[in-house]
Amino acid sequence: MITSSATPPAARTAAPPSKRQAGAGLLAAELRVAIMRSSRRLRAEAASRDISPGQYSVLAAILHGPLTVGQLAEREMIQAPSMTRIVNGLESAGYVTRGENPLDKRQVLVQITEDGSAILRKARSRRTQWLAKRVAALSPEERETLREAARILQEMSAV
Amino acid sequence: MITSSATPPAARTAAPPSKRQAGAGLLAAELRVAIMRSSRRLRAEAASRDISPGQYSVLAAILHGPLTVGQLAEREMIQAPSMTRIVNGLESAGYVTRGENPLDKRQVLVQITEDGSAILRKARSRRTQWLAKRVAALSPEERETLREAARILQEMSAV
DNA sequence: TATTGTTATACTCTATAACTATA
DNA sequence: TATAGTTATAGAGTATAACAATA
Repeated sequence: MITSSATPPAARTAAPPSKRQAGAGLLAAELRVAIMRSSRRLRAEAASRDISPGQYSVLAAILHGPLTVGQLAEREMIQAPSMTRIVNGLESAGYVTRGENPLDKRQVLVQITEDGSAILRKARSRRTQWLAKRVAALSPEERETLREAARILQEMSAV
Repeated sequence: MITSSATPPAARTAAPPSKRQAGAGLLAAELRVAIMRSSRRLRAEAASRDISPGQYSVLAAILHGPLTVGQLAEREMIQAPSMTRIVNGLESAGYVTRGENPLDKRQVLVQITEDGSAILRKARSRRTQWLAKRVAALSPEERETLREAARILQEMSAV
């Protein structure tokens, strides 16, 4: 891996915009690979037979209160028909119920059930398990680095 | 997947060495959210009309030398027929060529073309662009944290 | 007339099973 | 017989378009 920050980017063009910019570009490339690879691994390790990734996201979203189909679709960045499909699956499994909004009868409020909460907790602990094992094997300094990195990444993704 | 974005601030300061295991579990949960959210954002921002994610991976894999269909399938963790499909798409677009292995005529060596290299470079810079902009806006300390975190994540995913 | 959600239909990417051509 | 790759077919998960109910 090319991680040595001491090495000047001589291989690049003779007049880079600035040393800071070039370093940021290199870091971005490394970081992208690290994030995409980790996410792929996490997704694979977390694979659950209980619920699909899409169903998981929906349950997590409505854990602290019901949302409409439209709100869920927007949140998951998918179209309404796709969300209807996901909700159908969750409803027939007994993990959510459809309710009416008395103030606007066009809307459908998707609410989590007790079974839904239980399956979410189960899936969540499974998803974290693989990572927790590896995190526990790190040094305290490495853990602190990851803790800080998690915060930075959250802020970057939120923008 | 949208857990409470309001991470309890108390949890960060109240992580004494005595609760090392519990801290690792909490960190794992935070880290998972950060990684999955970042990867989703990266995927969305990098979306290219030129080539699909699967095609991108294949081009990147054979950039420094041809590989067989079987090797590519194993590398991408998909079945051979799926890889045949991806290679078909790349071949008809002129981004790869199929070659024979003289030592074993059953095998098909997938080799990248000049056009394939060009489209890969283009897609790669696009994929990094969004992240590079945000990385450039960070402080030098934050960048160093991410650099170190990228290294740790790579090692964790490699195991 | 506009909006919310559903149904109908199609596309993409994946898988398994059966086939071919080599080994 | 076994292996590498392809073809045939099916199953998720997504999308757009058309529709019903409500605002």
